[in-house]
Amino acid sequence: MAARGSYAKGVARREEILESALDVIGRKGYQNASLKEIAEVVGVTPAALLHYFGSKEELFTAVLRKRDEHDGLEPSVLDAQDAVEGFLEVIRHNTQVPGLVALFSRLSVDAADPAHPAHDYFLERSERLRSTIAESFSSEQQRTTLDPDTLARIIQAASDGLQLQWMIDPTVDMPGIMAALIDALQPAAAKTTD
Amino acid sequence: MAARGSYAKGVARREEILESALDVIGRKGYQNASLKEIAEVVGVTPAALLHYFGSKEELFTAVLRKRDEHDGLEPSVLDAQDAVEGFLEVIRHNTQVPGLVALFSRLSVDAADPAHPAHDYFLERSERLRSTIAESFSSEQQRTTLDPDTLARIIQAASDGLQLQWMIDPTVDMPGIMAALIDALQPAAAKTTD
DNA sequence: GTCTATACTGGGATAGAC
DNA sequence: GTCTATCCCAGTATAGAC
Repeated sequence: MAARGSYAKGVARREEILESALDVIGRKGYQNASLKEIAEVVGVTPAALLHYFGSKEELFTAVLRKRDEHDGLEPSVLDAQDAVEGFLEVIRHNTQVPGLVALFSRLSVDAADPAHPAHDYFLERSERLRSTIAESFSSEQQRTTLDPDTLARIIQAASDGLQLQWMIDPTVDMPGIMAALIDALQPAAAKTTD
Repeated sequence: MAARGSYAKGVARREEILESALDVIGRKGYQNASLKEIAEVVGVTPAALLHYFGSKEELFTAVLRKRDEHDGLEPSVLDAQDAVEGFLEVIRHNTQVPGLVALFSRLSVDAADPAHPAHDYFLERSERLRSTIAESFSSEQQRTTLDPDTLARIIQAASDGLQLQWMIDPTVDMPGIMAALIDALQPAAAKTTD
């Protein structure tokens, strides 16, 4: 049903646009990443971008989706022997890509509007993330007084909130503070390998 | 040095603009709150707004500053018998003013740019807030394994992050989850009135 | 000091030519 | 299917009227 001759070029262009968008965001920050500038990197006009993605917001939503694919949270968290360590690894990695963190935070706010193209994306992603957290963490530490969903919401909230603090003051130690929180949430025993 | 006759009108206008900005943000959301629309509510031209505030971003920063004055965090937290209860009360109150929460969150992100007029505002406000938290909470619960500053950063992060979750899904119980977090962070004893 | 009129820039989006 | 030409609206800077 797909992949008829002329589709190939379009698919390639699409990828190229997403890469370029990421590039520009990384260099100039999200706020100054205009369609014009991204289009220049690709070598086309702004309208060409809107031909593939309906709007600027949809384009940036696609960037986030792509990020979730190739360096996504879920795999890292799940594949790691230690779920907590995998989660911290993701946070450490985010330190290296400030542009993406800014994009993510910005869209988190804008997507509050149900009409925003990223609204559903955030709803679904958050729920997936939280159920992953709830499963992973509860198996490690049964002793917490918090029910799994509340625990998951807290971890997610702290993680998102720390990103805000870190963006304004990059000296903030995101991984360290998250580790301290998780540690503090484990009342008694640490690791019983039983 | 101030308050010569003709100042009165200007001061009043300034207040009027801030009120109108809040009004428009509340009704149309932050993203769609244009200078034009705010100006129309006041009954002037957009240029008039820029006469009082240098730019749109400065105007919105002023809105936040005004909020901090008359329904600010610090007094509530400090005056309350129970510091934790005062803090939760503020969060409960925020549930009633979604426009302000959206504005705050949006500027939190935009202010990451050191050139943004709200950059210093957030740096200072955050530090003040955290030292308040650090003092209040440590006096109540000495037993936590967390040092006061880390504890304060966590509380602040969780609070900000919960707002993001709540904006996308208003059924999220911000006060309840924050209470659960604070409770979980108190390992053993609850309140020793000693 | 307060403000309108006006014009300029740059953004995202649309219609329609290739 | 691709992109140029165009449009509209945002925020802003300036000049000068009250």
